[in-house]
Amino acid sequence: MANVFSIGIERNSPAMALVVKQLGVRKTFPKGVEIFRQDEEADLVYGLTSGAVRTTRVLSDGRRQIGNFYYRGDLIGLATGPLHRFSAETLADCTFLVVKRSSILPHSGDSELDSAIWEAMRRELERTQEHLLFLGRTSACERVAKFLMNVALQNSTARVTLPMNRQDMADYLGLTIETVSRTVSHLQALEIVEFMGWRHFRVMRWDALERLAA
Amino acid sequence: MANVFSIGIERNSPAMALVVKQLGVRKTFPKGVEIFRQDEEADLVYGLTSGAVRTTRVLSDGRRQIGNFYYRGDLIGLATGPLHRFSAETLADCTFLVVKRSSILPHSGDSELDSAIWEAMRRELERTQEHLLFLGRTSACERVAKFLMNVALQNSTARVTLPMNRQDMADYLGLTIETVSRTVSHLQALEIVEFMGWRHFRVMRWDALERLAA
DNA sequence: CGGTTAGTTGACCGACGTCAAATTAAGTGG
DNA sequence: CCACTTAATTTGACGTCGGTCAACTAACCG
Repeated sequence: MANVFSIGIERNSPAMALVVKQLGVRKTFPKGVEIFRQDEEADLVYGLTSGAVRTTRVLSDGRRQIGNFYYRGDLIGLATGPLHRFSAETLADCTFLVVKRSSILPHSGDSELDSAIWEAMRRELERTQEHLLFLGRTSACERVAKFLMNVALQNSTARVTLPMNRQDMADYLGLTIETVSRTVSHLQALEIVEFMGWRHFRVMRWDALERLAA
Repeated sequence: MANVFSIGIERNSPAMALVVKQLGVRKTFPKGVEIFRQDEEADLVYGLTSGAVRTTRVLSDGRRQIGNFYYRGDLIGLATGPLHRFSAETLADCTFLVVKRSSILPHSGDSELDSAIWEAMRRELERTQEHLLFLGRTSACERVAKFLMNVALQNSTARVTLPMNRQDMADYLGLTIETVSRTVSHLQALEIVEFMGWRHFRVMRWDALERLAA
């Protein structure tokens, strides 16, 4: 029974479903490995069925920006030109359904697929724009609050697991690890969230968190 | 003789060319008007044939982020869902070729058009990612230097015209108008650029500008 | 040529970054 | 299951870049 559909693929469901239909090849990666590298040729699209992935871009002097985090149901490596502009690494053990980019790029002859791919691309852009807004115009507190909110919304359980470490959070939010840490502590002092260990927390007051995330 | 092709449409040329082919309707807007508004329905795509446009997003408390600037040859309002997520305003008198979104969205039946639209979408995403990197991980000086470089690269002449004011630059770069101003003055003191009036400048030392833009 | 608007400059401040030390949680072998 | 080890995170002290507020000045417009 436990096919890929039964476990609630949400965010990019239609595209993922169709990738499966296109006979994606199942592939697994352990935690902490590179799936593809910045400036490498982009031949494959990865439909993530379990685990979590980050995409990163590194400046010449070592400053790092995380482009996005991906979870079950997301397509990775779709929205790119002939070369990848980000690297992608697993944050945990992952399983993918892998297909050739060429087989799903526009005018595949399958109009349903075309629309699904277009939609996936659109959402990728939308997420990037939302992220942009946050980096440009919000305080550390707003960023962290919003981030925790988003992660919590991913999980349906009250106890939330962060798949990434503080450095990843920092590089995603355009902050330092210390600022992230301090801000999390602050939110905890306000009894808005409660951390159990480093990677687990619980939202105590949603309304307050939402207000801060504004 | 002066058809739309003769004036060097660069950035999104293929898509623009095809929009023309699709019998876009010519339309003009004066300087400083809204083309479409955030949360409005997105029915039309605007191919910009002359002038300049900015897209903006405003937070509830008035903070503003500029998503992008668009110039001759760019498509505006393409990469969006059913509703616009940004407003678009003219920075100068503009002329557009306007087509229905529905007539160019994927699986139009014209494979050349499909690829061109896909490509335009991809580039929009790419530009957004580049912008993101800058907001997340660079200093005011790097941002301003890069910005001036990019604008200068648009124009092929030595004397460069900024189509936007300082506030627009600031809201694009995630800075305040004062910081932009100070940074520009600084670059001028270093004899890297020279301003003649507020909206015209000349790059004096490209190598130095490039190094700062890192 | 004066008025108006946009931009610049200065003084000061606060949020976030930096560097270093302390702490905690996750492993690991006994 | 517990002490020990190690790496990740937190906390503290302090510095700096960019923001804020206000006064000043330069470009553009009739």
